[in-house]
Amino acid sequence: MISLQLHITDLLTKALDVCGYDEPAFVKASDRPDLSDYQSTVALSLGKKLKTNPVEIANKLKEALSVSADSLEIFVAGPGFLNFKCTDACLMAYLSKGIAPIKAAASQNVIVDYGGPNVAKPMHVGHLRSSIIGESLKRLCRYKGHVVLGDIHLGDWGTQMGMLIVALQEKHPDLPYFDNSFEGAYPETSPVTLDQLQEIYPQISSRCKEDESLAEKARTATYELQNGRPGYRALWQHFVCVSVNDMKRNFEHLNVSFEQWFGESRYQEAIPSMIAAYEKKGLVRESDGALVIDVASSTDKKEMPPLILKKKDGGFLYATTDLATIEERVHTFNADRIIYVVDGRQRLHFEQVFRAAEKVGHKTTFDFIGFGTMNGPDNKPFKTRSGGAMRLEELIQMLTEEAAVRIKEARGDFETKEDEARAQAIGVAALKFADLQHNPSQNYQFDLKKFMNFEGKTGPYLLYALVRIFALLEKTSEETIDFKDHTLSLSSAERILMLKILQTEEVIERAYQALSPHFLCDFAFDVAQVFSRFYSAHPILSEKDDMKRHLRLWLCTKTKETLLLLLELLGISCVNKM
RNA sequence: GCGUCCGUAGCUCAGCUGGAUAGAGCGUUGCCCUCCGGAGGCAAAGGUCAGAGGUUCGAAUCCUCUCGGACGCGCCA
Repeated sequence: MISLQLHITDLLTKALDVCGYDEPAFVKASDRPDLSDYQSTVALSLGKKLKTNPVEIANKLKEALSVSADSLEIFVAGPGFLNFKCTDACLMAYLSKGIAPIKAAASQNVIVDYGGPNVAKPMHVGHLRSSIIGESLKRLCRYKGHVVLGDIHLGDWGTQMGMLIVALQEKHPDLPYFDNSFEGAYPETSPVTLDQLQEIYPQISSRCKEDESLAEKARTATYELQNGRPGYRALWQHFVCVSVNDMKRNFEHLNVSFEQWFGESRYQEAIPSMIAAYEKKGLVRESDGALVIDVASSTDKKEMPPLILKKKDGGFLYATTDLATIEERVHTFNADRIIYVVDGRQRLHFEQVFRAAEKVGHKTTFDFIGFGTMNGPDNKPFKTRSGGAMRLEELIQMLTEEAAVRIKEARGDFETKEDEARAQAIGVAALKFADLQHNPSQNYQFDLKKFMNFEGKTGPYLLYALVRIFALLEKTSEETIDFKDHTLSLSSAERILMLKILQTEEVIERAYQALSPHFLCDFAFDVAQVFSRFYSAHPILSEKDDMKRHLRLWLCTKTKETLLLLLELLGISCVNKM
């Protein structure tokens, strides 16, 4: 769909040029739909700059515009607003052009780093935000014409691995993994299930906090694992494997997928040579026994601690791994841009990493999408009654059951297999939409009741609008005709729906610029709502006037295309029946 | 102490380079199925945009301060 906004912006840019004004044309959908469809405030800002009456400027621009803009009515209003009203024919002509993405000027190689679950830990509601937001950003960037890879960046390295090894050794000391003289092939199946791992981990973790000698054992095991002790390596492989299988199932439910299932472990080998290279370039200094890169700048208002590359005991940290990850992404994928979707509390850490990356000479653009914490109804970080985080699977199950109840209520029957799948899609739509509609950077309240709500501004509301359209289109075999050249006069509901749909590209652009899917949610809801009003205001299939009936069916098709696109970008699947 | 984010309707949240009359959902109250799916539509009530100054023709939006909340600040991830 060619953007109407872009078209008007072009016209205005030319008019500004003709009048000799040096000012970017700024056009947006009108705040006063009673007065106009689109508006611009350029005359106001120009008036300020040139100290002339904005109304005068607006009138000059209107004059210049009227030469080219024959399908637009232009008014000057108030202190100098330029108001644009499109003719009905103009709306139909634009809508008939169909959907086509407005691509970014240059295609880039982009990596979206999101998800980031840890091996051996269950996936809980805390993983929702990163996964869902990241998935949507990935789709948005792709839509804009970039080459995009999603990388899960697994937490598969660190002392928690040593802890698990120690804990398992306590339980099953006879396993061959612990026998250093063992030379045979290790078993192919894992000695532990994921459930067992998830049970062991919190126990050993809290015991290590209290028992220093146990913690020491875990550190030793970690050290040996990292230095390649074969039994530990084999065991670790099992841990990773059972965890990844579970994650894949969880992510599949959420309609989230990754091109790269790389973990922190992948980059460890490259770290020593990376540090050596940095040392050679003179970017590194020693501080209190540790090796650091200074990242502070003279313009900093705040304290900026140096990034620690190597601890005084010789170990590496998270930041080191992150730098090595950037190295690889730049060298193997030529990454132009890396988008991190992680907990907002890591802001400072990533700022250090980005500065260090810049200092070592990477030209990559970095974006930090730090999301806020998920709070309970008490506005404290969300916990279940037993004190833990709610399992993702459990949450999805609850929502699926709720949706199934609704289907039975609404339709009276339940096609077991198909409706099971539909119920899950509806439940997940509710979940994802409830999350994605919030500005990513802010904290938000996790309210189970709100997620269970399928009415109002929710995912199911969007699906419902689509299902109504599907049902309509299924009942007719009429060809949809093209309204490009028609001069039919539109009802208010029809007109509002058209204008809304025509805003799609500008909203997507805004969401992309801000890397904020919540703009898409807001808009998708708007479209569905405006459609629902149109739907209840007019008969469609039963309309006797052929022209009107065709027009309305055509609008249904356009609404369908728009909603499907938005859901696709949000990563929400739709259903054909509810 | 320094820094980051935030404070908008009873609740949860939008509000796009400063613009016209600050929006939505939930909740509350009332209405709408002889008509295509009522998970819907219509309407009402509900606001000192935390507070105080400032910049501006114009501020929820920009600046300063105060109050209130969340978070971060060298060898954890």
